[in-house]
Amino acid sequence: MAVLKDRYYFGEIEEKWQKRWAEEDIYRVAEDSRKPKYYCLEMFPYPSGKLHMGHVRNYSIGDVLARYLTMKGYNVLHPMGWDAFGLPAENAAIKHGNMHPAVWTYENINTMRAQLKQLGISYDWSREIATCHPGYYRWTQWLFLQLYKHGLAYKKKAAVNWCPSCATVLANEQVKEGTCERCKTGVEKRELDQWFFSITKYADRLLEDLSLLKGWPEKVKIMQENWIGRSEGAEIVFPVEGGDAITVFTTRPDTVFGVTYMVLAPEHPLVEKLIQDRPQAVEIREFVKNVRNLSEIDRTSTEAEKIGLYTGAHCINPLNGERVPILVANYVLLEYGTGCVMGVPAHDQRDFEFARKYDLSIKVVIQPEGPDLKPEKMTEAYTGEGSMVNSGPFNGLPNKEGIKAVIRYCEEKGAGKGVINFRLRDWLISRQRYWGAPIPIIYCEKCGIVPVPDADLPVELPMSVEFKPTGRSPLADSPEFVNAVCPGCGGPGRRETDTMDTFMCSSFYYFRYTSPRNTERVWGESEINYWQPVDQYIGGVEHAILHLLYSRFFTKFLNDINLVPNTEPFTNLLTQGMVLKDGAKMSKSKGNVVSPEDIVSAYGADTARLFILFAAPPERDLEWSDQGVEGCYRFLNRVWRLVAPMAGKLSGGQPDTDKLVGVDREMHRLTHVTIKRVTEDVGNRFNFNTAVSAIMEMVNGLNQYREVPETDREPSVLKEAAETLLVLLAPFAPHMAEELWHGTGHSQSIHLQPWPAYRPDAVAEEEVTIVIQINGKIKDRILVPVDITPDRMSELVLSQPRVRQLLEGRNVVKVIPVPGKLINIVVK
RNA sequence: GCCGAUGUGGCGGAAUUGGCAGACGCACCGCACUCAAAAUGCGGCGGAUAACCUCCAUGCCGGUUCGACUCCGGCCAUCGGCACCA
Repeated sequence: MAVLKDRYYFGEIEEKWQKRWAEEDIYRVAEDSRKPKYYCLEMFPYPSGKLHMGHVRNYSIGDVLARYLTMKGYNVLHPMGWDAFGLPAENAAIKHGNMHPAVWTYENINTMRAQLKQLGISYDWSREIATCHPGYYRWTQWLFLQLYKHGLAYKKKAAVNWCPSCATVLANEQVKEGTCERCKTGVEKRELDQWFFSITKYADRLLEDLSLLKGWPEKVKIMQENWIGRSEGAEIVFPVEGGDAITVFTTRPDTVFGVTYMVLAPEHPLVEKLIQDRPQAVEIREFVKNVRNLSEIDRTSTEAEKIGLYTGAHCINPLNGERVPILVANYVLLEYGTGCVMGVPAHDQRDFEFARKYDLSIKVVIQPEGPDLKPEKMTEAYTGEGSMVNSGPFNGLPNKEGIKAVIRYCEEKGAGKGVINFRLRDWLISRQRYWGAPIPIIYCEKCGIVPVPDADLPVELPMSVEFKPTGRSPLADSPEFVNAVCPGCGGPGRRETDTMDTFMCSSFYYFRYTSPRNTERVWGESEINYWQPVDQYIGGVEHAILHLLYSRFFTKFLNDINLVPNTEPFTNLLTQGMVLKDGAKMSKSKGNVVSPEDIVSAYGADTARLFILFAAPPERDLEWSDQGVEGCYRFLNRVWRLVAPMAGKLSGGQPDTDKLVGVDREMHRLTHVTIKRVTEDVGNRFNFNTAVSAIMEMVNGLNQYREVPETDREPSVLKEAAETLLVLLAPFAPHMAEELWHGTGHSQSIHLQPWPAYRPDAVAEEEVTIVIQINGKIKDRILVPVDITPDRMSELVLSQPRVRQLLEGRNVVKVIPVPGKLINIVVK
C-alpha cells in the first residue's frame, strides 16, 4: 500500500500521475458497440505561444465533463489538436528575421501540449492533429476539391484590403477601424480574383435547421439568424429610358406606387453606361472612385453622410408608367439585393431623410386611419399599416394584402416576382498569404482552371520562401512552387498561389478526429458513424457566427455527399464566459494577465482547475481572484489532512442504511445527498461551481463527524464517506483524488471507477422543519414528520401555543399548507 | 438605432418548479494554539435598532399572487452582438 505523506506535495503528485496515466494510456478510446458513445469536444486552440486562462477554463470545463461521463459508463471521445495555420506565425517570421512559420508553430505546439499535460486534461493524445501538417491539410485540399466538383467553389473578382505602406494584402481580421493593424495606415481596396464557397446556397437550410438545435444557447442561434438575415420581398424590373433595365429588390412591394427616385450603388455595372455622354459623367466618375477607395468600416459607418448624385438618366415605374430619376449614392451596397434601392420617401425613414436633403418629391401611397397624410407636412416617414392610395387598381386594399397582390400582379405582367433575400454572402476563402493550405488548383492556358488530381495531394507548402511583404502571396515568388505540369494536357501550368482561410481547416477537424491517421480516406465510415455527432461542444462565444456557421455549412455539404451521417455537427453547445481581472479582459496592454504557468507552479494544477470551476458558472464571465485561488488551495489541503490519516485505517463494507442512527445516519445521509447534488450539478446543469460547493460542504460535515470518538462511530460510514468524497472530487482535482485513492488502498485508477448512485432511502428524512408564516411573514418554525398530510399539518400548526397567541383576536381567512416547505396563515 | 444578456452583502456567487434571500468561498472581526508570528482550528459576519421572536432589504417604479430574486408592464445602468440590408 502506498504511503501518504502528511503534507500535500502537489508538485510530486501531479508529475507522478501524469506520467502513470500516459504510460498506462488510460484515456485512449476506440469504437465499442457495447458502450454508449459520448463525443466531448473543446474548441482547439491556435498555437499562439502559451496557454492563457481562457484556455484553462475551456479545457477544465471539458475535462470535468469527459471524466464524469467516462465514470458514468460512456465511451468518451475527448481529443485535442491545433488550429495551426494563420497570420501570427507569418508575422513572427517577418519580425524574427529568419524564423520559419513552421518552426515557430511547432515550438508553440510543443509548449502548449506540455502545458495541457501539466493541467492533467484527459485527452486521447493518440488522436492529436495539427491543421498545418501535410497529413491533415491534404484533406483540407481534398475537401476544397469536393466542393469544387459539386459546384460550390468558384472564382470571382472581389475587393481586398490593401495596405499601401506595408505593400501587402490584409485579411479582414487584420484591419482595425479602417487602418492596418501593424502600421496604422489607412487601408485601401483592390480588386483581385478570389475563390469563394457558395454558402448562400445553404442559407435557407442553415436558417431552418437552427430550430433543431435545442442544445444551443438562444443567444447564438439569434446571432446566426441575424447574420443569415432572411427577408421576403420582390424583385421588380424598372425599364431604363433608352434600353436596359434596373431590377430592384424591395421588402415593400405595396409601396411601389410611391417610388419617386431610384438609387444605384456606385459600383453598379449600369452606372457607367447611364452617364456616358452626359454632363454628369465627370463628377460621378470621381465620386465612384472615391467611394470605392473607402474602407469597409468608413463605407458602412452609420455616421457617414449620405451623398447622392443625379445621373441624368430615368427609368419607368412598371406599375404606373411614371418617369423616375436615377441617382447614385454611397449608402447603397452592391452586394445586397440587386445593388440598388427604390426610393419611397413617404414610407421609409431613410428615404424620407434622403429625399428632404436632395429635394426629391414625396408621394403618399399608404394611408393610415385618421387625417390624410400630406407630404409637405410630414416630419417623418409613415412606416405603419394602412390602406393603399394613389395606387391604381390596388386603391383601398390593406397594405399587408397589397404586398401579395402587387407581387401577383407583377408576375402576371412579367414585371417582377416574389423573392427571398439573404444578408449572408458567399464565403471568400482566398488569402494572399503563405502560412495556410495551398488551394489545389492549376491554371493552364489550354485547359483553364484544372483541379489537382487526388493522387497528387497534398500540394505541399515549399519550406524555403521569402517573407518580405511584396504585396503578393510569398508563394508567387517561388518558381518551384508556381510552375507545374497541367494535369489535363501535360503542358505548362501555373499553380494557384493563394492559400485557404483557416476557418476552412477548422470546419471539419471534429470529423477528422474520428480517424486522425487514416491516409486512405478523409475518415473511416464505421468510425464516423459511431462517433458523430459531437454531443457537447465547448468554447468561446466569439465563434458564435463564423466558425460555427461554417462548420454547420460543411456538415450539411458532407451529409449531402454521404460522407457524414449527420446534418448538424454539434448537438449541444456551451459558450463559456471570459476570464476577467479587475473587471476587464486579461490582456498584455492592460497589464492584468495572470499566467497559468505561475498558478500551476505555485499551487498545482488541481487548485487552478478547482478555482476556475468554482468561481463562476461556465457561461458567465469569471473574475480572477488571487485570494480565491488561495481559498481553493486551502480547501484541497483540508481534504488532504482529512483523508491522508485514514490510509490503512478504513474498514467495513456497504453501510446498512436501515440500521444507522444518530451521527452515523447523518453522515451517511450527507454522503448520499452530496452524490445527488454533484451528479445533478455536473450532469444536468453544468453548474460546476455549486457542485464544488456541495463537495466543500461534505468535507465540512466529514470533519465534524471525525471529531466523534472512534468508538461511537460505525466504521463503514467513514469508509463510504471518504471514498465517495474522492470519487466525486476526481473530475475536478484528478491528481489529488488519484493519490489519495491509491493511498487508501486501491490499485486501479480512480478515473476508471463507476460514478456512484445515491440511495434515495439514505437521502430521505423522517422529519423536516417547515416555516410558519402569517400573511407571508415568517413567525416560527416547526419540526413535522415528512409524510404528514396537509390537513394534519394545518391542524398541528394552528394548535401551537405560539401560533394561537399570534392569532389572538384575528380572523383566519385561509390556511395554505405546502408539504415539506411551509404553511402560510392568512388573517385579517 | 436594432437584437441579446446581466443587475442579489465589502467581493465572487447560491436560492433547480412562485415557497426560509445570502448556501459555498473570499475579505474582515473575535477566540484557541504559540514566547511570538505564520499555519491550523473554533465562533461571528446584509442594514436599521439599546435589544428583539421587530422593521427594511435582491437596479428603480408599478402590477399579479396567500406568498415574487423568480411571473407581467414600464424605466435606469453595465456588458456583448449587429449596424445605412433596401
